[in-house]
Amino acid sequence: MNTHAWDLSPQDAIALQKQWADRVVLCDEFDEVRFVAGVDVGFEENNKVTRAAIAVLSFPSLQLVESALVKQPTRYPYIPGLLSFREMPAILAAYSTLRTIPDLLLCDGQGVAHPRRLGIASHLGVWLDKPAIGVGKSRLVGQYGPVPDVRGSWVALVDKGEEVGAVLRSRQNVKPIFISPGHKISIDSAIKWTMACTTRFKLPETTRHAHHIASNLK
DNA sequence: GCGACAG
DNA sequence: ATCTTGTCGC
Repeated sequence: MNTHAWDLSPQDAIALQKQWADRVVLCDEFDEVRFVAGVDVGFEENNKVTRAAIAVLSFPSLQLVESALVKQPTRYPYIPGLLSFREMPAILAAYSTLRTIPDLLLCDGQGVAHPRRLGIASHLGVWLDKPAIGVGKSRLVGQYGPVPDVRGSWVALVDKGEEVGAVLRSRQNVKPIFISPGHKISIDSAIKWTMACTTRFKLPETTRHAHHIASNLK
């Protein structure tokens, strides 16, 4: 069988996460944002095939300007806390085909709201040295209180006494989403930029486009 | 040992 | 993530 740089034992993967977590930058390190990208991954054939999609949108108009889709064999199982080892190879392959380089990434999943502070948004952000935000539909770690049912309101997500992100009401009457910095962005800015990419739906337009592309539908 | 657990 | 139609509510 062929080996792969991403084929790490869970133990080694965890060790790598602990080391890379130190490289995550939690303050804003970017200027003008002209393009924002949504990253999403889907599976088919009973998880045998991984589909990674990236949608690049103009900002602030949020119009789709470019999209990428890559399919490749799945080679790592889903293990909570090790998601990036399963999805990043395909994501990087898709990213490498882009002609329009985005200034900010919004990834499905968590950023530093992760057991070892290196969720997929952080891993990807550090790898690409690009500002990134983790946008999750559910919680991996952290505690939080009631989120006011008013669009834009949010409460802190705290893990082990550390503020790692926010639970954001991106839309009224809908379950909130879990925002956390991936890389080169603060929690406050992550919330701000996520809202700036969100129109009338629960998820940011970036994520919605990427999800649509990664989906098999047409 | 038991329960939790992104996609 | 994925299997899947209609249906209830703002």
